[in-house]
Amino acid sequence: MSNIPEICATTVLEVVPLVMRNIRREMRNNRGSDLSVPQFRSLAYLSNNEGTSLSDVAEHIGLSLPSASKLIDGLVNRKLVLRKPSEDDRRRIMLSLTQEGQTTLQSAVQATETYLTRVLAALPENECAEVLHAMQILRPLFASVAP
Amino acid sequence: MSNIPEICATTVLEVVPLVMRNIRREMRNNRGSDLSVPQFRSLAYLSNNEGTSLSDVAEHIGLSLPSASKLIDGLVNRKLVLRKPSEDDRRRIMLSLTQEGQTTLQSAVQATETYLTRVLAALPENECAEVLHAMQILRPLFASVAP
DNA sequence: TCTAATGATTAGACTTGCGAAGTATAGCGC
DNA sequence: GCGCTATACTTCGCAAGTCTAATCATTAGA
Repeated sequence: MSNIPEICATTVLEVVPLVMRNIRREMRNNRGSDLSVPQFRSLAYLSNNEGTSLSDVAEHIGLSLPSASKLIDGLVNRKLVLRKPSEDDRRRIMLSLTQEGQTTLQSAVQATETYLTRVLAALPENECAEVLHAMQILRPLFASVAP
Repeated sequence: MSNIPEICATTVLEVVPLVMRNIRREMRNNRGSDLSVPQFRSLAYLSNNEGTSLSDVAEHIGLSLPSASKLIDGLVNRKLVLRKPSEDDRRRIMLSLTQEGQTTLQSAVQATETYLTRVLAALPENECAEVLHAMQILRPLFASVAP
């Protein structure tokens, strides 16, 4: 097992909220696609999983069922997402993006790309790659940790 | 400037909230030092900047003055932080950790170290180092971006 | 001294999360 | 077929955390 330096905890607890905060602001300030981070994640997930159920979304983005329901409420009210009762099991609802949902998602992705590109541009190429690689490493690591 | 791959935005927007969420839960579940992330950050900052002012803390952890005031309220009520009006300018307050604040911070740092060590233990040593290095890279990058 | 600026707090609203309880549908044992 | 349990989702009420606007106390400057 690796020897984690003492500085680790405080660094992580400083950097992660910092990045989170900047991302949040960036998504909020985005004209035409003002989204919260969970809203963005819902749209992104739905775009790859057309017709999935609410509980599926909730589990994927790590929210309780009530929270996810309210979250989707907001997106439906903004006409970004369509709720449709499933035909073979009418307890289920099938969620999908509207046309406007698609374009809003596109716009948000684009804006975030632009933002990250701008920020990461300050790095030499190898460090930039290292950061992105670290993200790839972290994803399964933290996704799999038990609640 | 580096060429940021298209996958970047969605990855970052998935990984960062994920890590954030896990950290938050870890700090909350910590018996004896149940702290929110901003609470932790305040304590950590105060431990290195004894006697600093409220506005200083607010700026450092990226909160509005009222939010920071309420945050410190909570810590004062729990007797982790001491509020003392400055003598040369009585509008200012000087903030400092109590003895209990010190030990609570210590305990929280320790618990987070343990948690991160446990999670990162799944990685080969070089990847672990890479992740930690990426954190170091990101800190100044996101700290300096204008609000 | 009066006024403007500064540091902090209070008040009120909003968002976003949760748990508990409620509703509607499905499935199963008899 | 009837009734019980399980499942999918919604509603309700609460708590935490954030902001803006208004306020208070103190200081600095004209």
